[in-house]
Amino acid sequence: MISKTQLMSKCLESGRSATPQRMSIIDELCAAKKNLSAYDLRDSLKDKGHSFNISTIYRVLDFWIDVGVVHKMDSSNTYLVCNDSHTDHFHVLLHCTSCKSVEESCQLSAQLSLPESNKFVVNDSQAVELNGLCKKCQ
Amino acid sequence: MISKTQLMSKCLESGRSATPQRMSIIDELCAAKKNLSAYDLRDSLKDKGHSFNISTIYRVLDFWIDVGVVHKMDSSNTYLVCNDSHTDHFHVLLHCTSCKSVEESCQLSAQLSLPESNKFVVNDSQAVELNGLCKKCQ
DNA sequence: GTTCCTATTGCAATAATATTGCATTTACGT
DNA sequence: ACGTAAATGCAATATTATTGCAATAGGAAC
Repeated sequence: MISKTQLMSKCLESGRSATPQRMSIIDELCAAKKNLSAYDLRDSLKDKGHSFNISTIYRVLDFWIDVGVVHKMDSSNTYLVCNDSHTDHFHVLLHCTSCKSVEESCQLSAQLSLPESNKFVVNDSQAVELNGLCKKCQ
Repeated sequence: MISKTQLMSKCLESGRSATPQRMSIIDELCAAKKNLSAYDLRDSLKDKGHSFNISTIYRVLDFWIDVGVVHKMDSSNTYLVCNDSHTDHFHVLLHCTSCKSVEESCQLSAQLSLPESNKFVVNDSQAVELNGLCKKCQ
């Protein structure tokens, strides 16, 4: 689990500020320990007395993605705190199509052979989503 | 490029019919030679005199995904005809974040090492999306 | 080729997800 | 404290997708 200090330094490194909104929103997502949609995140923050406009939620999530702390799961439009620092390998996100949970596979780096890599340059901080069934749901 | 005959037999195999709507929609997507959103597809069909309700477009696309002929690109909410038959390897879709084009990398099978494969069972017909820059846009 | 049953489609409302432009407020270096 | 750029709030709107139900079409059995 990423610490508040680590989050702060990520902000510093990127030359942008650790605003209350940014900290509350990432705290909530960390606490959730699972992937949440932007609207879910807004609702659970509201329940705890923090009302943010949906555009703020989206902008803050984009910020954390930028900074390398959050992944967006495109297949489910949800957001997930990355529990491993973004390195030079692909992250693999195992998305259970039954219970909808997502597990980030840290130990597992995705070894994609790219023989045509000269033709296509892959962006950094890629995460690859695999759909399937988790142990519980099999 | 997949032939009309091949499309028909895919329908037969799945025990479902090759209706005019299904054939027009897949024809249009084949002709486009690129990924299109559901609404784009509806609009270009409309220009050619075929008006389909958006729900029909979505249902027909889901049908072709089911049958294994179309991939959905989650990162851009677009649909793409699969030019390789779905086999036992992962397909890799190279998505250019600059020009938005998607190239399906047939020769390239994604060799994902899954040491924990006993814990997670990956679905068939997976396609893995990689974002980056195509040769032209580099 | 009629009948019957099921699959498919049309329709239009609505849900879910995301972005926008602009006004206001906040952060933070000086 | 002050000034400026960054961040946020607001609310309208855009984009993407699903729904329930009625109408229609496909195709097997006769």
